[in-house]
Amino acid sequence: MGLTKTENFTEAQNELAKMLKALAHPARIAIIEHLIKANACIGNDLVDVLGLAQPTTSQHLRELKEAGLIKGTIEGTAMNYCIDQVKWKQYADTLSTFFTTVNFPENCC
Amino acid sequence: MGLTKTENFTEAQNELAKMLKALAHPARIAIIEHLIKANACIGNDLVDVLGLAQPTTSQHLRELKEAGLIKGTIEGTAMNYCIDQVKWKQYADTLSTFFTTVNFPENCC
DNA sequence: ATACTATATTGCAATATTACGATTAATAAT
DNA sequence: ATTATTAATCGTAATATTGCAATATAGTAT
Repeated sequence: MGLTKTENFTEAQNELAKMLKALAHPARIAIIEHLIKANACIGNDLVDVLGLAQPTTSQHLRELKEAGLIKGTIEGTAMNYCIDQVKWKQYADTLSTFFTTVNFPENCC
Repeated sequence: MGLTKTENFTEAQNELAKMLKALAHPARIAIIEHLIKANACIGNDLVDVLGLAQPTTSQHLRELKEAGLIKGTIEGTAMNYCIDQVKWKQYADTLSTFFTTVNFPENCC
């Protein structure tokens, strides 16, 4: 089917899955890492950095934008993308919480 | 194409993307959360918890197992799944590093 | 107005993912 | 031995994702 049964799960579970999915591609990781290094970045640099075609790059940027992780401001004819600090911290918090609220039992396999 | 160009990216980027992908589905989040709450778990509980068919549940469990996040021991005719503590901490570390090594510039959009 | 540059969108092909019914394998119970 | 019970695997249908060529859009410069 290829279609996730979101109605079976809680809002929080769907939300977290969506967050992880937004980053679950090496190109999108590479974009984020490049933005971190560069402080800011016009989109066309990325085409070279990623080694993907321009439309593909644009598509990955859109997914990150839709996830709220990055935001872009128009700079003449170029685009100025950078990480959305607020959303980024929100991601960090949510994931940190998810990974640290585990109580490992002694008597387990 | 549907085929990721992994050769364009670093080992670390591909690895991180794969980690995130393993958890990027609400059913797999739900499985992990249930394992955390229950301490341990036989697989058939999960079919009810998730509301998905038994083969679908089994498939998600396999993906988590392949990612190394959970491990299962045979318990008679049932399966005893639990979180792999070592791998879990490794995930937590890697993600924490990724999210905290960001230096936000002042002069950005 | 025309040409140039940078990014977005569209359309499409190939592969991946999600889900389930049917079947299989392996142990447990009668 | 036969019959449950539990979980894995196979096969398949439907949808999603990835990637690119072609095109569109929008601003810049001449």
